[in-house]
Amino acid sequence: MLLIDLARTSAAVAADSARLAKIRHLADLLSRVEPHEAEIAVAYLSGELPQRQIGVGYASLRELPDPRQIASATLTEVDDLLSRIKAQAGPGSQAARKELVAQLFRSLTRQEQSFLLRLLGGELRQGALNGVMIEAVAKASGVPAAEVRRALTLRGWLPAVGAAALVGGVEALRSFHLEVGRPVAPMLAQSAPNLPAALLKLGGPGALEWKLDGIRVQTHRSGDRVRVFTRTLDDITAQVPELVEAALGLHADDLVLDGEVIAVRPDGRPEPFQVTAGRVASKLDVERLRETTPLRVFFFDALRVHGKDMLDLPDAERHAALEQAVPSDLLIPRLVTADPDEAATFYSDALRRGHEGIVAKSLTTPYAAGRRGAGWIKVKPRHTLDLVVLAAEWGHGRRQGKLSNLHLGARDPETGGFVMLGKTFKGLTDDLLNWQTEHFLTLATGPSDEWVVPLRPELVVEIAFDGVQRSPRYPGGMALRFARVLRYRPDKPPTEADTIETVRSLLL
DNA sequence: TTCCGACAGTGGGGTCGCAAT
DNA sequence: ATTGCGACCCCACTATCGGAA
Repeated sequence: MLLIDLARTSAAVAADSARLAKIRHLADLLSRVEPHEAEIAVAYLSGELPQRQIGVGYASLRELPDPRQIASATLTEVDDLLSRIKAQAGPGSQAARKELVAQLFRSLTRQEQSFLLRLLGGELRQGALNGVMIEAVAKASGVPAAEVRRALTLRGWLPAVGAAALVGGVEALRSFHLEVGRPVAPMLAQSAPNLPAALLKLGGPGALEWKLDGIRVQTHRSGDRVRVFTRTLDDITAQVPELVEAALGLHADDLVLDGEVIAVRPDGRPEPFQVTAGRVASKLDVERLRETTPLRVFFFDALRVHGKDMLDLPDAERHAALEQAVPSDLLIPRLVTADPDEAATFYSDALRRGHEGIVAKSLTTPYAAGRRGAGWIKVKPRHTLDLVVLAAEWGHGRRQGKLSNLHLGARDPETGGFVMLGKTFKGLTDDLLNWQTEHFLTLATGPSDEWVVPLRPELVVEIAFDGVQRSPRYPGGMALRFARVLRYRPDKPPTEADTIETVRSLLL
């Protein structure tokens, strides 16, 4: 099959807003693909590469060679070149990758170049990724979508699952099982604004667990072999020896557990997320790091214990098996209660000990791998500040032509100026985007055709955020975590905006 | 007919490792 | 030594479609 066929399909998918039409376009192409190119086609049209990453991003695609006129590149040819690009390493590798990228793009027409540029840049922008592709694979292969979904949660990689369905049908999908050593898509949580709302959403008796601000870890053990995977199914076994040892210390030797690792201080309190993330990301001299920045693991779910798969069992049964297999000092604190007061006490205790919040869990839901199911509801405290908009950036994609990303500043009473604390583009409705684009242009103090438009610091905006963290990037040495817009405060003059001291008092 | 779950899109801050400067 | 880049960790929120109620 030719790359141009995929590029045309992608354009058709982007042109139709209806999901069912997108599915039709994708299924139509998939039903024509040769078996040996099925995985490539599923990957490209869902925004993935069979190689996963190849070390090429938008920055290395800034200048491209002229396109050719006649399309002739096959999927196999493109895939081979991407593999060669990925294989480059060591001194001279950047130049070698650049030359191979140029060679690849020289062989493509304008439409193919545009498609591959978006694919490699990680922004396909055709309104279809995994979710739509699952349906398209089902349609093209004549297999129920539920079978595709089930196989995907167990395999975690749609190109492989899609190719299996297209080539081998439902029998091929049935051969996917929970396999120790191969990660499963982790279950995700929905969120609620506060504890009563979370309990209401749960609808019945539930369990509360601490929510730790660390790294999600799916731990597999078969005999004396242990593998640890992150939320995106990357293998971090080598970076977390404490966890490997903890898993080997358990008496069950055929298991898959879900949990969180955090770096802890000598007094047992959690380190800030930045410290945990740095520790887990670091691959050099792990033995030294574990002395200076030790990790602790807290398990909260069991997908398999003593060789028995538990994904489909209710939470309460999985947790009972977890308690059997894991000593209490490796378990996340948990309270089963229907009493709102007890729940509130548990929540405030978790916060007092420095944790991020709690997760409320239904006792009856199965482990919904890969889904953001209503069985888990997270609750975190929310802070707000009134800040001043210092500048705005032009948006991309569906926000093209709109001033989107806000630069936020707190008042500095010493100088009478403002100190930037970060940016946000979240929480804006389309109406608000339109209004702010128009209004900001009247406040601009610089050219409005630059990417960043500086503004007179006159508009106050109420911002919600999760916390203040240390920042090497901003002048105040602090930045807001997960900042989002709540509302504009045209009634409030910038002289009454919150001060940098107020922000500093929130930095732990 | 209305409601709501799932999905895609738009990006945020931080850290590490690696190659190039 | 410093810088640029890619990859990955954490993530919130809105708009939209289409099946469920």
